[in-house]
Amino acid sequence: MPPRLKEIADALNLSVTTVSRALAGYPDVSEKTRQRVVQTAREMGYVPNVAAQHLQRQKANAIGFIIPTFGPRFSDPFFSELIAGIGNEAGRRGYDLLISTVPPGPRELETYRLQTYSGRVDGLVIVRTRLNDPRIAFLSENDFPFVSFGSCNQPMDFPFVDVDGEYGTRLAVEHLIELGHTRIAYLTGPRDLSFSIMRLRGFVEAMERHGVPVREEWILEGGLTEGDGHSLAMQLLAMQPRPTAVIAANDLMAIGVMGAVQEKGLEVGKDVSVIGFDDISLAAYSHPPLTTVHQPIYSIGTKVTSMLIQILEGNPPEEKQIWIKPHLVIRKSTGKAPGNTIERG
Amino acid sequence: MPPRLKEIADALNLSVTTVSRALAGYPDVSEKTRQRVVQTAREMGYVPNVAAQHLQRQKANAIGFIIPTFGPRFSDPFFSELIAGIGNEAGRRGYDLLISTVPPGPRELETYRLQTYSGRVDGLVIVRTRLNDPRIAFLSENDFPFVSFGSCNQPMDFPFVDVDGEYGTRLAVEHLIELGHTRIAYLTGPRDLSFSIMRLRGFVEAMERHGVPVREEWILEGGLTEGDGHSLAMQLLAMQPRPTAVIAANDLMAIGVMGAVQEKGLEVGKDVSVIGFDDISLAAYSHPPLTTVHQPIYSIGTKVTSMLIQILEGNPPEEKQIWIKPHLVIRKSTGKAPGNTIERG
DNA sequence: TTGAAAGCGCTAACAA
DNA sequence: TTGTTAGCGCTTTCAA
Repeated sequence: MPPRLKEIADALNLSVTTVSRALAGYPDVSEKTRQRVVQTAREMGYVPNVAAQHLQRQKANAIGFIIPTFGPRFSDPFFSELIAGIGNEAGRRGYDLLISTVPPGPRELETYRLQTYSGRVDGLVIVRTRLNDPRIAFLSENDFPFVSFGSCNQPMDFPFVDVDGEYGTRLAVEHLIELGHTRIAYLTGPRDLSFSIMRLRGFVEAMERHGVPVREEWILEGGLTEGDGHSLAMQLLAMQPRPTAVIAANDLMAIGVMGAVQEKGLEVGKDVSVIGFDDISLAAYSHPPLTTVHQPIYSIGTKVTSMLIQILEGNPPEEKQIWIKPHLVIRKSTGKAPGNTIERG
Repeated sequence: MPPRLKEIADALNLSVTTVSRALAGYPDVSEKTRQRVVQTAREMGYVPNVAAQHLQRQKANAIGFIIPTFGPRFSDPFFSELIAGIGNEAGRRGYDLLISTVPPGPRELETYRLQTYSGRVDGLVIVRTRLNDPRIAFLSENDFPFVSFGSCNQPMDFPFVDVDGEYGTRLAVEHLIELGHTRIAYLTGPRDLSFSIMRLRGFVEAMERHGVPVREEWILEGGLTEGDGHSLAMQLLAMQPRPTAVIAANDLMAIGVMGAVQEKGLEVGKDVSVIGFDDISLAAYSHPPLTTVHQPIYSIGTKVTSMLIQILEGNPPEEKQIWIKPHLVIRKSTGKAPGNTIERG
């Protein structure tokens, strides 16, 4: 057991008050006393009891991040990178990071209510915002500090960092059009997620702007996993005619698409071009390496966190709503549209 | 602001004590009072202040997980799945999960010291154990509850869950030998990590047992990332003669290896067979799908967590050291050894 | 420059 | 069955 303030005080024949102030660096402690206290505290291995500080200061010195887990197999490199960003920035600034997991649904708000009302955390980072996000409504109404990765449709003026998915997807479409593709399919994520809709809108608008017809039957929805990408691509490839290019809402789905294309005996980047979104580190090492829209996941994590902490410490950032322009990373999964359009299998 | 016990007590003309006991379900409260209290608490939206509970009970009701981050690009599906397992189990049992990040190195123990002495968490989950792990020594000496994913060389009798990596790697070797391979390379992870050494030992022993020569120059060490797998494979492929099969210490490296093989114009599963370890969900969707040693990451996360919580609650599990037998999942990245051994570039 | 005392919100021993 | 009281370890008035 580490020593408490009282023990340091006793050892030095001082009061707890003085020790506390000396350690906090208050100026109303004599330099000599301060040094003795600091010295002894170090020697005795003093570490403050956070629960007591927390209760007294009415501040947890912690932020929370609630992961929207879906299935038990939650194997998403996107999240590990985001957590690393959030965790490192929080740690750097002396905050703890509390992780909870709750699937979107009826029990979700209860989790948010507990997290906020219990005083466990001073602020929250939220992700995967939805078009009408009850979490944002709840937190805003209760004036609970939060920053989100992802904007939302509601007119509320909350702080967020978001990536311009419309623009990113447009880059993807235009890249394909330049390569001569006109039969382009799109695999969207769940339609209640803001970023899904934004990317999908970017797809439709870019197609229309370039006069390329959008076929409804080539827009399929899935759950952002490799498995979904794979099975949706199987559906696409069975169609007559079939698309010569597929844009997926994220890299994981795109990887699933590539697998399906190859299973069908087709060549990615030649028979079918594939583009993802995220640029997880695996994208560079898939086969073929995946052309994808890059978003800086790690630094979004640090950015969101530092914005939140700034708010918590009373100096809110000047820019409260930050839009990041993604860029396209062209690798080998995209290539010229096949001239010959004879359908196979 | 949610109400405090005092406000509920005032509203009902009861003492704080009675309200507290009623809510805690103590039997020495009349049924009628209990109901009134519970009812009013719900109506007023009462949520206990965890800092006060924490201070009073001397228990944080939280467990900590310290992620060994290496670089900023910490994009590892293994960890997101493990965190999901830990987080879900902790949440299910009413514990918070606190995540910290610290790279292995000089500052590491200080982080552990702060986490333990500050009372933030009641116990820790640790991973990536090392042969002589200072963290385990520190926690054991201080009698701080922890469970690790990974055993270690030290004779200490601490609780852990581990996967028999020696056995797993043997399965990989034997699979390759059955396919006729004799020129097998091995890419190991950092040699201070227990699991790296265990898997490497499994490789060497299995090779020797089957009378297949182990070449030192074909055992290369890397940092468990795709990038390392890729560059090490490039070195291997430049050798004369070169191996016909590569076993990597984890899936991420194996994926990097496959990329390198393909860049060289060789075919994975034909010219060069590749085996990984972990069976992250991507392994099934890589191209070709990766033959790998499966370990149940998610359920290891839940297992480790439930063991820890059992210890915290005073009923330690009977089995304190759990070994899991992994199994080989054969996909398409392995195939018969090429009959023809003419070397290329 | 230092110390005494109160209180953050809760639980628990003890008394009534 | 309920209430009084003390105290978890810290910070912060206020007084000396």
